[in-house]
Amino acid sequence: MVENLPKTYNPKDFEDRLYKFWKDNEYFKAKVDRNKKPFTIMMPPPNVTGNLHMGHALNNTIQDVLIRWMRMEGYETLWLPGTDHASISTEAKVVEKISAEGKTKEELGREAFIEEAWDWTRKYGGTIYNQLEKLGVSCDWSRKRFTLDEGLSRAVEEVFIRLYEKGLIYRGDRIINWCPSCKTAISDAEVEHKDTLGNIWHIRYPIKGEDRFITIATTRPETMLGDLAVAVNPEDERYKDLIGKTAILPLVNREIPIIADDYVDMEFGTGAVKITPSHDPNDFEVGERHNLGQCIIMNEDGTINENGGKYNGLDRYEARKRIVEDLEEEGYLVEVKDHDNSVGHCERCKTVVEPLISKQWFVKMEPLAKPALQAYYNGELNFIPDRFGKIYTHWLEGIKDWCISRQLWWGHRLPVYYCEDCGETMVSREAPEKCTKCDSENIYQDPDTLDTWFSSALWPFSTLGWPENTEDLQYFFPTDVLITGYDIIFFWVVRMVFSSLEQTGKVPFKDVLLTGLVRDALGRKMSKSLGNGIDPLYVINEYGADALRFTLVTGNTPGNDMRFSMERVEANRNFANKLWNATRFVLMNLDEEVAMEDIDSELLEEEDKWILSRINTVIKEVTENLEKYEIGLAAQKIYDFIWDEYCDWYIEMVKPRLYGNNKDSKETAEKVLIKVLENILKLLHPFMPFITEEIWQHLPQRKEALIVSKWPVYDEKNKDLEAEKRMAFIMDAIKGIRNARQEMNIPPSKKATIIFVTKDEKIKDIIDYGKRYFINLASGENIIIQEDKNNLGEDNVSVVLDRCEIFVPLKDLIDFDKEIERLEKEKEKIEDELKRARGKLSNKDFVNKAPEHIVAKEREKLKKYEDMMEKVVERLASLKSNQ
RNA sequence: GGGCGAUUGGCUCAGCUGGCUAGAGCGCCACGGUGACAACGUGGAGAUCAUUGGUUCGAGUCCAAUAUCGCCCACCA
Repeated sequence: MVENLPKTYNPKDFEDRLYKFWKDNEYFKAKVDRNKKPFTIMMPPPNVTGNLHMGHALNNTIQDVLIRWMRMEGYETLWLPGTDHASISTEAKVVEKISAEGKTKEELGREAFIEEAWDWTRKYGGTIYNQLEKLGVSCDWSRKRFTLDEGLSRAVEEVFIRLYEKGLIYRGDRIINWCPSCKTAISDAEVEHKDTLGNIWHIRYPIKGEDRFITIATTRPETMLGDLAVAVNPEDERYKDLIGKTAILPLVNREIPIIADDYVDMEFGTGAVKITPSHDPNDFEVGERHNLGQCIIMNEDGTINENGGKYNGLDRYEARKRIVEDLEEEGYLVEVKDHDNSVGHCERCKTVVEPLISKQWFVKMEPLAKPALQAYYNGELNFIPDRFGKIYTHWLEGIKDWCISRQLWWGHRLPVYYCEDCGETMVSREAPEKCTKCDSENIYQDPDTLDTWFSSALWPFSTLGWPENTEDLQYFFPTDVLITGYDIIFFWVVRMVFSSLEQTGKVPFKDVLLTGLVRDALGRKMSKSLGNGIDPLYVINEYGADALRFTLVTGNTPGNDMRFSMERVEANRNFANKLWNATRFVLMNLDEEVAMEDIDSELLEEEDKWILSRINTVIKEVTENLEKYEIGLAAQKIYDFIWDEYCDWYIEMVKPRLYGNNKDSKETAEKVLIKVLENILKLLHPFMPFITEEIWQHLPQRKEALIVSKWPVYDEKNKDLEAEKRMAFIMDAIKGIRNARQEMNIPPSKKATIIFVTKDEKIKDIIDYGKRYFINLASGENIIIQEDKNNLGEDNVSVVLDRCEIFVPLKDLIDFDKEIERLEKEKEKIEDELKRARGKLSNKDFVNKAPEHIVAKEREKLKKYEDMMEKVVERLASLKSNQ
């Protein structure tokens, strides 16, 4: 006996301790080591003030699985953690805080506000790191980064300037999405479209100097205040004579031209469209084509401005209401219809966004998108699952310029300066002393900051020291795989790819492994408002990090949403407990000295050869699964192996040897037990790092930590198909006997003779060899092998196997009707199989066209079932005749 | 309007390049306090793999269509 483990698995006893142990020993720390191959993952940076939710837990677990596995494979692994400043969301939180103190952002002033935001960041910024540690993430904390760090900020500035100098960043008046609540422009990607049942209003505009009207249709009547034309299709017979005439804008009494433009769809609405160039992207284009000019009617908070005449100061929806009322009153409203409309909402605050013209900074996307598309088509960039590649390319193909300026204070300020006097724009690393054009010293910096995603787009290389050509950058970049949710492909993945290609010439990662959403047990999205979110920390506290991790990693496939239920966590906790107790069993039967000795292959028993062959196969399969990112499958295989094969079969088979007094046999069993256990721990470690390390530390003479031990390697010479076959027979026989006995309600305590009837020499050998299996696992009293059924009598339960029949004499305990019924059922099953096999084999096409080994397998099956059938029929006849 | 995903025992899901006698966990039924584990063991019941066609020697797996649910994209006022 080696060392005591506590009787039940209690993760709280060791998880924190082990995490500290790993950290203190710097196992997570990556070093540039030219003798090793690097393996790099950049952790998607959570919001700096955020809390760990199930989504984080899921993708960080997957990352940790891969990192731990590759570390054991001998790679120099870097998993770089960090956080994102999340400008819009952090700013909103800080605004909320100071408004609770009765102050506005403006009152506070920019500098003081940013100081507040830093305070906030310092206060809440560490939380998520601590939470991640609880999960067991083995990332290199010494390299943690924050998007507002000096280095990363420099990278942001550098990229901005380079893109500007290349003409890929420009400033211009465009229709952008304006969030009246966040009071900033947002990019197209940040707009969520929701189908909403609204109205469409038909409004007639009088024609100047005539007693006629032209009727337009609109879903946003308030924007009419900014109308600068009415457009019709040039081919539209209904309106041909109106083209070139002038309409009078009701309520406003502005004279606006009636123009012809292909954009107008004759089929839709009335075929006449009001044109509001400042408040609609299509109208904007029409306006450009017809030189209509601009008329902005809205303030940044969504109220109508002074251009709205008497509606000045009203909120946009209040204005809509009044305008409709007024139109109706004055007889301009023709009709109101229900109308399904796709309405854009601010992704962050859910406010309806207002398209409006604004002077903003943009990244020209087309030249950047092309290489990013190419990378995918070339195969330099892969998505797992691949279907997301289509989403990626589709988005890039239709991409529009990226609005990157935000009217926020928390973030990277644009390195752009303007001359107050001549209006010159200067983009530079340092604030210019004076205007490069007119020498004026009246210079001010652009007040805007950059879209948060502008800095996260640089994450794979800015975190490694770019634009400096650091050692880290040379060694660890490009990274290997990105693990993230499919919901941020547009925001982040795409932008990292094109930014990296543009700045470094390299694709930032080879593979993108997409995770789905973690939903609640009912399939609903976990959300704050529903209150149905399950806190990963609660789960860890109740069941341990390993159980949580295992739950997240199994039972679903990449890119698919998963339902999270506590029942599954509990099941996985039970699995951990199972392993825990199996270990206790092994350790309490282990002699420390013996455990250190090599296995003498001459002394291996059948079950030893079998389990060694099996673990060998499992090593191969698990490794292959991991290589293909089939993480759930890999985990499942280890689970099954541990529970079914190692615990339920191997340990049970080996017990008599451990309790017996054959020294060689006993010691061999110990050695095999420990050897297989070691491999199990290694294979399971990436998934359940804590329990496996804890157990490992209890094994005899463990010099190194499991976390840095060597990943097991498949070894062809351990493969033993013969042993596997023989054990398969033994197990089938045991299962058959158990089944027959239980169906007959024979208590397990009732031991009985087991008689094997077979003429097959190989089978005789293995039964003879393995008597103890049957005695121990099939309630056997003594084992008899014979070639015929003489002297058997009828007081038996029987089991029909391939080339073997088993009889268990149980005088007075047999219910013959029941036994017949049981065998009839068995016969039916065999009949079905026979029918199937015969059907296949009588099909000439099958025999000729199917691969040889498939046909051979089918023939074997047929033979087996024929043999079994013969026996069942015979046995049934015999039973019936004796009734 | 386009695109994608899901549909497998009561529930939640696996099933990778077609060969499967369709698996697991939970739940259910029966038995079991045996010297790792009742967070357990043993046995069992329970599935025409959504429907319909097609390809193939062979389809849960590939193709097409349909249905239901879900998601994403899209400037039609």
